[in-house]
Amino acid sequence: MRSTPPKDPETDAIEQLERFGLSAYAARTFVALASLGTGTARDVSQVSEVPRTRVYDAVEELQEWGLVDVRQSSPKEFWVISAETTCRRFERDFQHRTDALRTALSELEPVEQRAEQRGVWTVNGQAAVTDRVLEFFAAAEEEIVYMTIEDLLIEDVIDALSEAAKRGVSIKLGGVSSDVQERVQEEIPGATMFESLWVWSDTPAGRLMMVDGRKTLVSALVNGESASVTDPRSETAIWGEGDANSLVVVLKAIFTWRLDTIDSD
Amino acid sequence: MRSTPPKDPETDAIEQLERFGLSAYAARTFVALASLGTGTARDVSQVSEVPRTRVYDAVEELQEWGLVDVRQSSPKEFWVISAETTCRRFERDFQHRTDALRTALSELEPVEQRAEQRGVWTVNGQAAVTDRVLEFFAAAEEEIVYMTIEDLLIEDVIDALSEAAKRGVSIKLGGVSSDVQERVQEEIPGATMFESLWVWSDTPAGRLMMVDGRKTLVSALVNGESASVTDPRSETAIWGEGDANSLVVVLKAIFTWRLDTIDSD
DNA sequence: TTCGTTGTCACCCACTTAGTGACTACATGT
DNA sequence: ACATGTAGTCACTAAGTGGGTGACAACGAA
Repeated sequence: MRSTPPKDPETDAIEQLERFGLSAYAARTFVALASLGTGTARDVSQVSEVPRTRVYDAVEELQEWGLVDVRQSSPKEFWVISAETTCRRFERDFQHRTDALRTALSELEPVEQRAEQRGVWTVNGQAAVTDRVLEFFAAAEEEIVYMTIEDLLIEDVIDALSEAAKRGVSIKLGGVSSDVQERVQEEIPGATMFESLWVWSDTPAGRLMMVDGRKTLVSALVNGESASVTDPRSETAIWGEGDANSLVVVLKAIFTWRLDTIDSD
Repeated sequence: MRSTPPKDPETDAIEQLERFGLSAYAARTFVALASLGTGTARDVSQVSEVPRTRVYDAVEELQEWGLVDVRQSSPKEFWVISAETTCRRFERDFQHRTDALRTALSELEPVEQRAEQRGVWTVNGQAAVTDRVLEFFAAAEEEIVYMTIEDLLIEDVIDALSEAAKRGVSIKLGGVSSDVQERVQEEIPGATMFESLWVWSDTPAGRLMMVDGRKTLVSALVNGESASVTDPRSETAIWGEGDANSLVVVLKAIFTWRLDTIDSD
């Protein structure tokens, strides 16, 4: 999904550690120690580009995370826990945090049910759009119509469709090339395929989705010129819900008409 | 382990979200929207104590996380994804990150094997100490001697001991009260128990550990006066590795002598 | 004693972010 | 059309954080 630029392992590890909340110095120090196994402030400083005088701060930070132990001698020596232990520690830590978040959110959720929506909501970024699509698929009860270019028919989407199909939701898929069609037919036997009713075949097209005839989503790839499909941020979608919703009305009309036409072909 | 003060759900949720990298405003905005389901900047501002004029920034931030969609109207309206979806999203995100970290760390690990350690390393904080203990247990090959007060003989430790026992490691446990002894006997049938050779029974004692006769750890609870066991930060340990290690030599002597004495009782 | 090393501090600068207010565009009712 | 309150944008301040650098005293080995 998100294309991780394959840099050297050090930079990569440092980046990840920073995202976990470590300071840049702490992250660099950790990686240096991870390669050294054990070392003094000067060792770390030379390997990691961290100013020697700040290694001590960094180590202190790492100590608070329980990732590094210190040997009280002169010069001080620093010791890191193993890579595997580090990862497990982060995993455990994070599990706690998500659990806490889940609890807290569910405890405050005494909300009035969402009312009928009249407007149109917008989503930016391919990841977010896919997320929304998956969420809607998961809530589908009767029918899913989904049309897209192949690049956006990724694993997750197929899985979600397959899940829905198992629940007895009727699936109608459009716009996929014949080779992908075969694969889809295997995974989702009940799916109906229809030819790209892509009137706008050349436009920087994204997706067209309708669920249960009352929830619709349209996306487009902006910057049609440059690296469009490459950049995951370039997709923008709008969606709407409810029988009276304007976007729903329009898309339902289009879909119904086209699908009827195709049916009678 | 870490005692989470049970505040109201909102504060709790906000705190967690901030730890995930959201700004305070974004976190508060999200929680407000989570209770409202949908709302305008003013709605959010009133519920969340976020200045109205900054709700827009906050929403933008949330949009980049894919947590909120915007309805382009006047007034703008904001929509949040469900609590469950939010949590799953964080979990997925985090899984990717730990995977990336694990890959990066393992790729750079061409390290010279840790040399024999001569010094003594120190660890602070109960969580970190337990972590170290578990790591050493996991690496044990022949024998584990572990002595502690009951409060520090928690689930994780017992599990790790049990794991080791299954690998054929001989377990010797000391200092546990009789009621806990029963439970341990059930979980780790092969374990040998010995009476608290706690010569220093009244001292703010922590743990005493020896693995394979060549890796030892001692911990103590500082601030013996005040809330000692309550505060997880109050434990400090030192450990050492290697046959020539001074701490190892001393502890090995003590343990061997005491255990021999007990054996011959 | 001397000199290089080690550890601690203090400082600066850039950047982020919480918090506030000015100002324009807009929508509504009269 | 006008007036008034609301909505959205932008600019600004203040505080805190974190990267980066240097001063300096304590230490250790020749």
